[in-house]
Parts: sequence; C-alpha cells; structure tokens
Amino acid sequence: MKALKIATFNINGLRARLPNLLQWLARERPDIVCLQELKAQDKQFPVADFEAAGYGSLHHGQASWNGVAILARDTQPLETRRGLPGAEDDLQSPYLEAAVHGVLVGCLYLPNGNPQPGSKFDYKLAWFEHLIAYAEPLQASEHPMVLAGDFNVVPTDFDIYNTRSWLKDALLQPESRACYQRLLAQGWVDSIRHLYPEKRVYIFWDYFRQHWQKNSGLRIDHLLLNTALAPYLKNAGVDARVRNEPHASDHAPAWIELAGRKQR
DNA sequence: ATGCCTAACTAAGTTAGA
Repeated sequence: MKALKIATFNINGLRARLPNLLQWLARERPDIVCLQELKAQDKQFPVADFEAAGYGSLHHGQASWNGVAILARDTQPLETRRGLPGAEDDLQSPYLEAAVHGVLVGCLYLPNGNPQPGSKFDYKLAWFEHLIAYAEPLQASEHPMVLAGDFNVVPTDFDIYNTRSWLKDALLQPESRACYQRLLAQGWVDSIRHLYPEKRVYIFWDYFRQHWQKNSGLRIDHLLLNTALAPYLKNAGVDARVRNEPHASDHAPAWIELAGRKQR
C-alpha cells in the first residue's frame, strides 16, 4: 500500500471556515480528510473549491448543524455507505464511508448527548450501539479500515485537562466511555493513544473561559485502525496551531501517517 | 445551576455545540 496521511477535522461550520480549511489543505496536503459539523446543506457544499485545491469529495449535509464529508487528494472517493445499518434515515448523526487510496474510510459524527440525562443522551447511546454492531466485522476484515471522526467521548480522565466542570457532561459519562471501550475491545487501535500512551493530547478547546489560551483541552476526535491497517501506522498527532488562527474552529485537525510497508 | 463564545437562521433572539 502507498504511504498516506489521513486527517479528521471537526470544522464547526464549513462556510465560515472555508478559507482556514483551504489554507490548511494547501499547507499539509493530507491524502484523506474526514470533516464533521459542516452546518451546511448539500447545495452549499463547495465542491468546486475543493476540486480547485486538488481534492475530490463526498458530502452528507444538513441545514444549520451536523453534516460530514470525505475529501481525497487527486481522486474521487468511492462511496460505500451512507448512514449506519438500522439508522440509514437518521439525518442527525451522519455516517459516511468511502474507499480511497486502497483504504476504507468511515467518517462519523457521534451525537453529542447533552444535556445528560435525557432523550439526547439516550439517542447518543443508541447510535453508539449501532456503530458497535456495524464495526465488529469490519475490525476483523482483511480490508484496511480507519474509523475517523468526532466521537464525542473523552476516553479517560487523562484525555481532559481537568474533570471538575465536566463531571455531568455527556462526554465523560461512564456509559459513553463504556461504549468507546467496547469498540476498542473489538481490536480497533486508537492511533494517538497507541503511539503516545504517556502524552497529554488535546484536540478540542471550547470557546469559553480562554480555554485555548490556558490549554484546557479535551481529546474527543479519534482515528481508529482495524487489525489489517494498524501495522502500517507510522505517526499520529494534532495540528494544534490551527486552533490559534483567526476564526478557528474549536477543534483542531488530528492526523495519522501510514507507511508504505508494515512498521511492526 | 448557569454563563462564558461562536455560527446559523433570521432580523433580536433562539438553538446548538460540548
């Protein structure tokens, strides 16, 4: 397989953030990008801008909120699925999947779940169950696959600056974390945590209380690799400087580098 | 227990994010 850089980026409003995104694409040249929270309808998706930047694209939008997309450099991603089995009509929590550069790419935005407890939290857990059921055979598949996106789960207390003001938040609930651990228990490799088990890594810093300036961040966006793909993992990280730009999203892009041959 | 900040929709105020 060829060496690839794959990124996931909760853009938090594609139209408001398009200049930032195009600049980042030009600088980093990722081969594959999973985008979440487009907050744009399909007709507002800037296909031509991405084409001009050298990227083919697939999108699954929704007015005002949510929405996901997959970008592929120098090629058109081949759509393999839209929506999870049993939740195809669920427009609130899109799942988009494509074959790109020999890798199956699942791009997801897992429901936030706040306020908790309540119907939104129930909805989050129900959607998580659909994901767990769908992911199991793919983990063991011979086809290399990455599940990338905003999981809206802080896996452990090590993945947040301080739990104090988040203890009631849906992102930290034991039920949310248990679902995430059940997914990992299938054999998926959490790229960043796998390579950097002792490192504080944050991907989201909310707009409140100068959290970026104080580095009060959370790790909630993840790139999970199945057993067929994990041996190729070479490096992983977060482009945190993107969070410091004017008009930045509250998330930064997380990325992995896959080597052309097995690393282990 | 709530606001803080930001975008979208829409036209000043709400919804949603997390």
